[in-house]
Amino acid sequence: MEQQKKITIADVADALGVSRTTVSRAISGKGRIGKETRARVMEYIEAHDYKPNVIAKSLAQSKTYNICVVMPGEYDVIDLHFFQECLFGIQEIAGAMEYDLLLAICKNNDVSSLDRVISNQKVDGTILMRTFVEDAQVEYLQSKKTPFVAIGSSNYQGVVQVDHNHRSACRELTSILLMKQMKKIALIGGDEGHVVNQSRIMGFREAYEAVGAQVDEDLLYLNLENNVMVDKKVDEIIEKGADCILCLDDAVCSRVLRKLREKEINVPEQIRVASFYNSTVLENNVPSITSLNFGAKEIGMVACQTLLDMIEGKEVSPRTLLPYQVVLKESTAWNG
Amino acid sequence: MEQQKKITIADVADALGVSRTTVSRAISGKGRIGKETRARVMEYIEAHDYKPNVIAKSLAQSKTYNICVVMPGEYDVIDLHFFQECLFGIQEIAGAMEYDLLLAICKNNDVSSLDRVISNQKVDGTILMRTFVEDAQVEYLQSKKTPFVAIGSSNYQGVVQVDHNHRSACRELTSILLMKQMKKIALIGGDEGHVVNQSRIMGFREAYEAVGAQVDEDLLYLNLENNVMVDKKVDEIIEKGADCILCLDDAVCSRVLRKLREKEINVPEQIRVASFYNSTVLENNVPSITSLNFGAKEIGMVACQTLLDMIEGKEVSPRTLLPYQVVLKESTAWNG
DNA sequence: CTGAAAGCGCTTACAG
DNA sequence: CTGAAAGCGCTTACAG
Repeated sequence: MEQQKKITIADVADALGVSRTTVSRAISGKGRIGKETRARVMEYIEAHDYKPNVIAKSLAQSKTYNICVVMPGEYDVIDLHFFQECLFGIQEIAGAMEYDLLLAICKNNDVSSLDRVISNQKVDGTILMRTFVEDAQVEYLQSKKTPFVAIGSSNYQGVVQVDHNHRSACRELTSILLMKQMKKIALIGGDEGHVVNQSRIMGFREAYEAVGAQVDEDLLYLNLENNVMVDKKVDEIIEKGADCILCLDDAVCSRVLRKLREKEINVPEQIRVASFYNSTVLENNVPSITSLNFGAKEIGMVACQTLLDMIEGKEVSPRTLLPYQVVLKESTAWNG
Repeated sequence: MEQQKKITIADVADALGVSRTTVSRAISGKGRIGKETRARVMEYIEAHDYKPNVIAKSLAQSKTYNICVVMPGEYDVIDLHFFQECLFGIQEIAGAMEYDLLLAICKNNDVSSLDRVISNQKVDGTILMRTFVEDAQVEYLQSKKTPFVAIGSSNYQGVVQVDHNHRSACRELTSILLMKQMKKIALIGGDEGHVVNQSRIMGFREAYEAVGAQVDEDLLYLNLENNVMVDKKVDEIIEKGADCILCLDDAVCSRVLRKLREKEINVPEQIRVASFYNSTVLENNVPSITSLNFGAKEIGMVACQTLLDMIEGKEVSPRTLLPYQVVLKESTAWNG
């Protein structure tokens, strides 16, 4: 496999009888340059398909035109589709600005993959696709003083973040359920260590406060680590006679629905179900599931734009909250 | 955000009173160098946390230490989990060899994102995570004479490829169904344009040939473009009295199961169901679904290793086929 | 075994 | 408006 010999800035300068400086300026648009000269250069470049060597440019400018995207490295990631769409959003904006995406994978707060990328100075900035309460990635990036933005909320000082307004969304969904006269709502879900789960739980509690009601702490099933736990808790929830199961996320929701089907308990006739998220996991479910709607691609786009602004030294808002929709479907139809 | 001033090779050379050449050699291990000198350099480097600037190294060596991974860009990608695991496999091998991953997204054979990366010479090679019968990516990469390997099979000449043995796997699964005395097996699925689907269909047909039976062409439902089509075809399949539905992939299978549930047709009592793939999509299904088992992470690792070998000029085998397992579950339990 | 020097392909003060 | 020259931080023949 022989690569075709690439033409360099010197080649085009020679061919046109101008200096490399001039060619460089014609391309970058920086510095004074004659209209006509510029036109000649551009024409030649076009005709001969000259592309500046980005590596050389990087070295000269100490800029890579790469950004690092940190993906979760667990296999059982709750909503892969979210990360995918989000990645597409990031890529769309990055691509438009001639930036490329370098991937780092962060599993259980292990930053070694991220460290390689950053220490090797391969990127101009980083996007974290997920945050933790105790966040090794954030701590690492802050110690390196390299620009980054987090998708999702972070409790750390000075982290530029863009998130969906999970708290409001969950508050609103919960309020609606309460308004629909559900009396015993069980909340079920996984790791409270995820900041997003904290926000969701907060919204859930606020909805109760707003109507002056008490959350039944006995119906809170959090930090469930696996499907077996979920199954067991569903049994308990049914025994306690809850009239609605609210799921912190769709992985849990999917399992809950499976368990209910196994127990031959009908939704929504015998119990209502809703989820604080809407992934494709539940897409084909019968009945359709009441949930929230967030734009994953949109959040990626906003995060990327924010990072690029930071890289270019612009002011950015420290926290951006994106809107949501509450989508009521069959699973919470109340006929009580 | 001020980056910490990075220490360069010149700094360590000065500090140690040696030349930059020597330092470079100590690090790379290339060229003769005194043991003791080398030790001194390494010690200093360690102590002062010196990391060579990869960009400069790239420029000097015309090598980037990046590889490009091309992901599918459709939102309704059949098995996201496959691509994720596969990506993890690639990353694991790449990381171990100090390579990073640059992402390109290829939607409907649009190679513009890939073109940016390649034209800008940002990578040393490329991994295609998916192939097509008419493959713009392959054509593009071949025209650029840049090393690449395809995950999945390709009909193009000279494409280095690593794939699971879908054909054998599907042949075997089909054989077993035939042995289990299923007489009317319907095959349902999407785009025949995917090479993988062609292999699957081929395996399916071979199983029939092996027992001297005829494929019932009336029971082949291919190129279904959306869920509505799938639903309609399931109706037809039932009317025709098929005793088993074999799905080309899990997206289709998931929809088929949904439709059967809606029609209140029990699996496996009234009809058997199996899939030519096993994604997490079907994980929670009741009954559990007979399907094939492929190692997604493994294929990523092998593909990456193959590419790295190519980059380093080693001979690689033009086609690697990875093994599979047939996993029989409840959905094909035969009690006829 | 070690070093001075040229080179990778750009950018960017500085001078004109 | 344009160019000569230095510089980005490495590597690598070549010479010693």
